[in-house]
Amino acid sequence: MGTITKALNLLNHFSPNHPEIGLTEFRKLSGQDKATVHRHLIELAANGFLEQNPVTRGYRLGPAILRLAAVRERLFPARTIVAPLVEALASELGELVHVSLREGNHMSPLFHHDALIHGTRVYFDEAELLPLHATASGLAMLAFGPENLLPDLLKAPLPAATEHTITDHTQLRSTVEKVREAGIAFVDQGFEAHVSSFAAPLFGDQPEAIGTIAVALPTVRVTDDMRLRIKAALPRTANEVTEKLGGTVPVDLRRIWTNAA
Amino acid sequence: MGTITKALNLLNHFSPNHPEIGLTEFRKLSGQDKATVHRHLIELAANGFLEQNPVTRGYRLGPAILRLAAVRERLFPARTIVAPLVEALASELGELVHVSLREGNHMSPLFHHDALIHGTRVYFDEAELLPLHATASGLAMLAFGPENLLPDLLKAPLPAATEHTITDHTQLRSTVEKVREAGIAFVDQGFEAHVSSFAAPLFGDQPEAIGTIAVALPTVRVTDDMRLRIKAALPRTANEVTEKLGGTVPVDLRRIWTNAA
DNA sequence: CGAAAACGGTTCAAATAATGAACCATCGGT
DNA sequence: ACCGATGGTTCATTATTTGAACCGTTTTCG
Repeated sequence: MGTITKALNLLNHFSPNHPEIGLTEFRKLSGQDKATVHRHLIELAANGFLEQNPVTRGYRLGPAILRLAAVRERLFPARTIVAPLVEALASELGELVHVSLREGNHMSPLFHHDALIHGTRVYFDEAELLPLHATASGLAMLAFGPENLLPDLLKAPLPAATEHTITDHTQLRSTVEKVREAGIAFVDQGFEAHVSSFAAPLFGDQPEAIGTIAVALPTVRVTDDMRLRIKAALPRTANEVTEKLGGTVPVDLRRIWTNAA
Repeated sequence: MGTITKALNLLNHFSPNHPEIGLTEFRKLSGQDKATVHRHLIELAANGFLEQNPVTRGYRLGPAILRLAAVRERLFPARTIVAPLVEALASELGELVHVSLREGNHMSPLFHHDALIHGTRVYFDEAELLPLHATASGLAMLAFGPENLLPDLLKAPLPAATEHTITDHTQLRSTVEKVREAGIAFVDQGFEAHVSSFAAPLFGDQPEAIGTIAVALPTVRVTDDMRLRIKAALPRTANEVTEKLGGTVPVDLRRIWTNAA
């Protein structure tokens, strides 16, 4: 692992619940030496990726990130485009919907919305990277994303997030194959206990998926009726999002989606 | 300059006009060896800070930035809070208004809005870092920001952006002193020819400025009347922004602002 | 109240990772 | 088929990163 990766990984420890992190805590979280962590923090701060709270001496995300995000969003206004469609689907289904983009061997949340009509709700952390093999989003990406994604992922052992997580290589391969045939991914408590999720791929101008749209809901609410509603709504919305992003759904997948409907 | 800084600086070459950059161009822009640049690009991409266009092989900003920006914005929703106030001031004055945060020895644009009511308009690039000594925003930060900011800046020679840029150390010191007394900064064509700007500081819970709000307009439109309108409106809005951000304007500056009004 | 643990930060020899000149591959234009 | 330009790779050399030990403050707790 290079120095750059080590430094950037420090940034991944931030989350909405944990917006400020001190030196010692960083040392624990990253497992690196204190001096190393400190120099990395200093350098990240010097570039505006972090800033230090002068009172607590803790570090938090800095303004450079917002500046770059504005550039990225202007180039490719995914968040802006996706937001209303996600909100509409969340309201229609009454459940949490999120859109995520692939970031290496993980899915990176871009936007999410929870209809909040039920007493129990799914916890979703926009800062947390989702593993490919344990989530519906991930399976959809493995099935319709870059060809070498699955082989690359299988080079390392698959960590189990829950006791339902698929960790067997052969089983993962066949599950991904099923997702390819179905045009939609389903995972039952693979990432968090009592949570199930469904996902469909999103495309840019290339015929390989760049992201996914997913519904996550408590397993107890996955009724036959809900299953049907999701299977109808998710491909429809995925197609809509793809088109609004200026992308194209590959013809064979489009055929699967229309036949299923 | 450490490896991390070199890598992060690559990201600063992106702008709305220049959203995708190839290897050779990066080499020219950064002045580093091709192999070095390439390894840095690969590592940034592996962490989701960049992604590669598979067709052109060019690099563009990646999804990790959006993910982190969402965390930062949730922690400190500056953009969201600031936007309506900037828009209101821009409409009131009929000119371009921007809010910027300090990022090391530069100001980093957070949000800007142009009223667009005039035929000529100021060009403003949200991705471009503003030098402290050449812009009104920068002077306001030097005057009301961290104490050691001005001494630190004076350790290096001051580059001239235009022929009006202050490059003399003594002159900069006295100019900053005047800004402290006036409570507001004014720069005439210090950064771009034919553009003048006014700026006032913004505060968090500490009594040192964290950002600035500024008006930038063609020098020809800086009439006595406009000057008065800006001098009244800018401190008022700066105070409002600071309060909405949960910060406090130091009492001595508040006195200057109210006396001037 | 005082000792001690915890935390942020720094130092410098040792070790590892970054560097860059040269090289290779591929593409588009002529 | 050639040439130039671009993206990408290699490997010995070099320079930067590394981390155990150390220091000064602040906070905790008996």
